[in-house]
Amino acid sequence: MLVSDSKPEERRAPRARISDVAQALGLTKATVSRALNGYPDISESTRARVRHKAAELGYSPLSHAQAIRTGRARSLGIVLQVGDQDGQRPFVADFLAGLSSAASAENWTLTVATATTEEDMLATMGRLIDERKADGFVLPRTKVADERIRMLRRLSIPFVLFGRTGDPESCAYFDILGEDAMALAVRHLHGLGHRRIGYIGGGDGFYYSAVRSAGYRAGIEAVDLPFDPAIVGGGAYTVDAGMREADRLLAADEPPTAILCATDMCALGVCRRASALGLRVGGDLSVIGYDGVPEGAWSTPPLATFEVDSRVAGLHLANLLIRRIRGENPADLRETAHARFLDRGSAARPMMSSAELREHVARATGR
Amino acid sequence: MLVSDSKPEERRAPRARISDVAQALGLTKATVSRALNGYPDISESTRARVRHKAAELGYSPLSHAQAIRTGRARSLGIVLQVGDQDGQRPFVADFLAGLSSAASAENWTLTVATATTEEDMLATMGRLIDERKADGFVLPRTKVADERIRMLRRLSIPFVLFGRTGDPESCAYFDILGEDAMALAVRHLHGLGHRRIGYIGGGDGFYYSAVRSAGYRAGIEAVDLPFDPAIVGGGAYTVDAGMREADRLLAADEPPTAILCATDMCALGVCRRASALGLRVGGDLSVIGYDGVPEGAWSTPPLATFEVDSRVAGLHLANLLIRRIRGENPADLRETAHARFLDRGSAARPMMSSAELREHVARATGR
DNA sequence: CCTCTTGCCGAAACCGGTTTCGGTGCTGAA
DNA sequence: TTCAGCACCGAAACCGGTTTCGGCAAGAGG
Repeated sequence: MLVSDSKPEERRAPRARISDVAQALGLTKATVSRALNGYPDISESTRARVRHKAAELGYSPLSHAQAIRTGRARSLGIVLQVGDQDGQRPFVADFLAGLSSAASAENWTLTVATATTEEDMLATMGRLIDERKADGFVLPRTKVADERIRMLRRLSIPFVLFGRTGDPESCAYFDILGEDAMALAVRHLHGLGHRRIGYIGGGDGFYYSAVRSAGYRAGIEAVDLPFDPAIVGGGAYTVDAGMREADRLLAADEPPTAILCATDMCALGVCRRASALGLRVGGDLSVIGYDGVPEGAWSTPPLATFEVDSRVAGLHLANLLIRRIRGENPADLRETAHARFLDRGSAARPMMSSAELREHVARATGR
Repeated sequence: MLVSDSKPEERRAPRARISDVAQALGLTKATVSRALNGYPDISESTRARVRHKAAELGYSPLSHAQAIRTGRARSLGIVLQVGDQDGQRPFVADFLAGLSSAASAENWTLTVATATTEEDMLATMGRLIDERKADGFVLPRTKVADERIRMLRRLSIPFVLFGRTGDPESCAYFDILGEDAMALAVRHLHGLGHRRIGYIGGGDGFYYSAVRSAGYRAGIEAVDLPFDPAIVGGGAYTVDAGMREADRLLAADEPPTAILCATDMCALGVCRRASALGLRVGGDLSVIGYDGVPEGAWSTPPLATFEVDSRVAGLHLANLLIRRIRGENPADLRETAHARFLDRGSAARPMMSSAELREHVARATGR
């Protein structure tokens, strides 16, 4: 059953095993194991000797061998949702880089799987748990009511959220404060002179949608503008949906001179539709998105947006998850950060009043 | 040392172990193991009974437990290079999806790590090998002379290339035939009426650069155009480099009316520079790229390019690698596919002659 | 001086598999 | 009839760790 097409002369030095360390010190492997794992019934002097010798021999325990007894493989799990049209994909590499480098630093590894549907995701996670391939999970794209959280809670498997959720009980998380970004965006547009600022929300059910929407609302109130449902849309995280919602908002009696979007893909759809209607984006209509997708830098004009540092997010999440797996209290494992505003051409002073805009749109749509 | 914040009433059913299967059949676990692993000294009838009972109990071996004896963990390794400005990142998610789903189908898993430099990558792979976290590797972005291949060969660790390499001896691979794409692009441009077709190559040392460059050359010869070094550039896989090379090619005595690029990022740089010079891309100057990056769809006009199906590539590579690890001959594990041409606005009939173009550029650059 | 802790470590079982070795029972040839 | 040979399976060692249990010696307390 063994494949052996190796040239015999080329053989790497065999790994040091725990018994090698034990023998070199005249101890038993039991003592070495306990010394390295911080058991209290080992004297500090022997512990130091063991540590030193282990380093000298380049010994580190084989995670499989540990896992067979402990059930833990020093591995972080993540299941990526793929196949749907959300703008999160470009960041996956950076995100994984963050996770991976933080994991490597602690001598952990990263086990990655993908799923297309929610059931698929649950099944895949179940498989990884069952096979003990992952000791805990990073959960991106959290929902207000998230089945993954329910499942992991039930099985008491550690996890950490990239985002927040409706019932944060027992949840560790790292999140970017999208509410602050949206509020800042409203203030920015207001500062530019906009008085009709519309909003288009993101995917239904996702927690980020709820917070960004709340941030818009808080921003509107902060600058003393009325909240008008006629210029507020939602459920749009694709270009097509953005175009559709743009049509709806621009058809309002008092259309917005600026539209804030919960996602860049939606914002790009708004830009495209506005251009098609003969509106100059970043003049007749201002648009701000969120995510910092690379496409935004190539649309005309470039899209103002909020950039998220996915690598840093991955770093934080991996560290949080490792600490969670080691038993720390989830309430102590919560961190947040801010997105960085990229002030680009699509957001500028209004060059049309809402009334003029309405006229223009009416003419352009032939109504 | 054990964390136990689990509610005791919620306990998942324990996994079936090999001894459960053995006991249920009145056999020893040795027999069960050999039966499931295809040893010849087990009668077909017993083998069938074992298989059936294993399925009934939902038994499958724990890969760690196997790994401790066999050294193999049923895990595919991949180390992604991050941090440099290449346009491959958007596809990472799809690529991983392909790898992951093919691996899952065989009950394998995917261990992902990242590295920033080449030494970092070699060290990371070494760590994964040493820790037996990966039984083999997928190597993307292969170079003509690839250190990773040298290392894995020396250690006789199985691997499979996404791409090809200078010395394919003992290499299994999957690759997209970039040479065919480039040749097709030349023919396409020639068919549109272009007679001065320039070319800008990709990153030095990468094998894809060599094949795409050869494809351009073959295409040029096929349509009976002269190869002119004055309108051929190279080493450009970023926007900035694309802009720089565009300047150089357009400053030629007989500038190209169409520029073919080995990468989309380079092509986008060419487009940007051309626009800055007052040239209408997809009219005064045609541009074709390669990769199918999402940014291309948002530039003005949208970039004609070749799309690569990363998910399918991942599927093939995972299957090839698994077969390689199982001992199949690398020479039998070589597959190729074609990129799909996306005919978009940046490539069109020439609206200026080379001479006119030269005049225009001279005026625009003030020379 | 004797017992009782306490600190520290060794012996051995254990985790869940794989693999070596040896021993049946049966068949076929001498 | 006997014995070699083969097909098939059990017993036990093994992989590289962790954990339980118990034992020894030194120090504390009476």
